[in-house]
Amino acid sequence: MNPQQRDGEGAVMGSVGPPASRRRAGRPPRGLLSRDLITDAALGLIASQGYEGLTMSALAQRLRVAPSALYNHAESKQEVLRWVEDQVMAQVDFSAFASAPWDEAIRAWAWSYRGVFAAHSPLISVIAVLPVTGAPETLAMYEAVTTGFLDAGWPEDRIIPAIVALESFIFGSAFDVAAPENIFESGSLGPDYPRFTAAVRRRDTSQADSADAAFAIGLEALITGLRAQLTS
Amino acid sequence: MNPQQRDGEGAVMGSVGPPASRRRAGRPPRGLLSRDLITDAALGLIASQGYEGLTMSALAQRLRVAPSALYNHAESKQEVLRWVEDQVMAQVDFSAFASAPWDEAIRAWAWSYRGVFAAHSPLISVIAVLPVTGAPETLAMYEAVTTGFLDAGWPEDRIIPAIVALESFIFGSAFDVAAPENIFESGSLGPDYPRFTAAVRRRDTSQADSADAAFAIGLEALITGLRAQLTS
DNA sequence: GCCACAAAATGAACGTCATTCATTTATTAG
DNA sequence: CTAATAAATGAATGACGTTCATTTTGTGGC
Repeated sequence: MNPQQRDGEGAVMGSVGPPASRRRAGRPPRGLLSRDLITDAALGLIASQGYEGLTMSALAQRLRVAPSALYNHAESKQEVLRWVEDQVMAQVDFSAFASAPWDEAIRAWAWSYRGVFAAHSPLISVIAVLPVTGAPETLAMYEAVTTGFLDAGWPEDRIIPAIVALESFIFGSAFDVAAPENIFESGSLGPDYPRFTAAVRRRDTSQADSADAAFAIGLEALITGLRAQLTS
Repeated sequence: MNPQQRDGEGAVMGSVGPPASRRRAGRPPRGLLSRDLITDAALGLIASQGYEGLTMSALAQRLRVAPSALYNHAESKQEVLRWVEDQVMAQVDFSAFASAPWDEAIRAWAWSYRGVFAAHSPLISVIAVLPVTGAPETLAMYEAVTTGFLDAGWPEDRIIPAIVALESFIFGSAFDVAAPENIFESGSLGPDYPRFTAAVRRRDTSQADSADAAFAIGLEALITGLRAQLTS
């Protein structure tokens, strides 16, 4: 799978191009690794191979380095994942809160948020439980969202629970994106559950993707339901 | 940790109590394993050690069997997990749909559902994407929920998206239960995000658990929002 | 009742993965 | 200049899921 980097022993001196000689042990003249380089390589690996492909060995190989070298910069794979998380969070677009009205901003933010984490669902279970301390991109997002709520006249004590509720729905929906379209096909057991089976068959097919349909419905319900709670 | 089962070689015949002799190779007179026994042992292991403790070795040890013996009954650890999943699903209480009005039934079901999966959050990412085919407990739940929607006058084509939206919210909220209370503490970065920090400090503390508060708010919003969509 | 075959156990591997450690080399601080 | 530190290699480790050869026992067909 990686036929490059054949052992250079016995090669004639002065060969053209990258000699691909094995680096000998010891500190190299210029550092080969850094937090940013590792994070970028991890994101590249995830993009091309998915999260199963993100191993310390693969990461090292992509950086042309021995796996153990990574541990001079990261304490563990967990730490690399935390770096990735903040970068992923930075991809969420919350710009609408600066200009659009509350409901439109929520809509734009939520769709973007769900889209980003649908492509990074293995992060959800970690990020949902991870303190925001030291995650500036994440904090920037929360600050913008909070500002949007305040501008819309929300009382301070109700904002965080509302954001948490929205996020919970977004995270749960992000999983759904990866689910197969036939996830509700009951198969041979169908006749035992006739009403459910019928409902699945008659499911609204006006949207191309059924996960999108459910997200749209739930998000609109949350928006109107949350707004209704304001005036009470 | 397990000082029992000392090698019985050379022990005097007729020793009292469980001799704890090592089982020799070969098919035993009566089968030691079955799908149900394995599933129960897995659930017990999860209850006492959590999901990190659920390894094939630990499972085998609990069943007093060699790890490889498990593979005569399960194709993989994944399959064991699927058995566990259906059992966990069976713990969700959906009885309210048989009697209570729609909104009350949704409330009771959703709180139960969230509680069950808060204790089994590692299953969420799997179950959210798993086809229901061959999971009778899961199908029974969906049938009851669908019936509740039908009885409340919902049109068939809107039921599945509504259920998916509710489930997404429930799954996302289940993660939240395990989150530390101080997850939003911004630490030294706080002054850079003043509005968010203030909102976190003023967050409603009338509920004992802040995850419960967010779940209550989101669930009520979804219920009223979904009902509002019905009359349109 | 015998016999071939399937089923179910053991125990010894294997491959992958994260991680640790001794060693080597280069940079940097005093 | 020299001691300390940083950053690389490569070998080793231990956990884990899984496979396989082997052994023993139950079972169905004659």
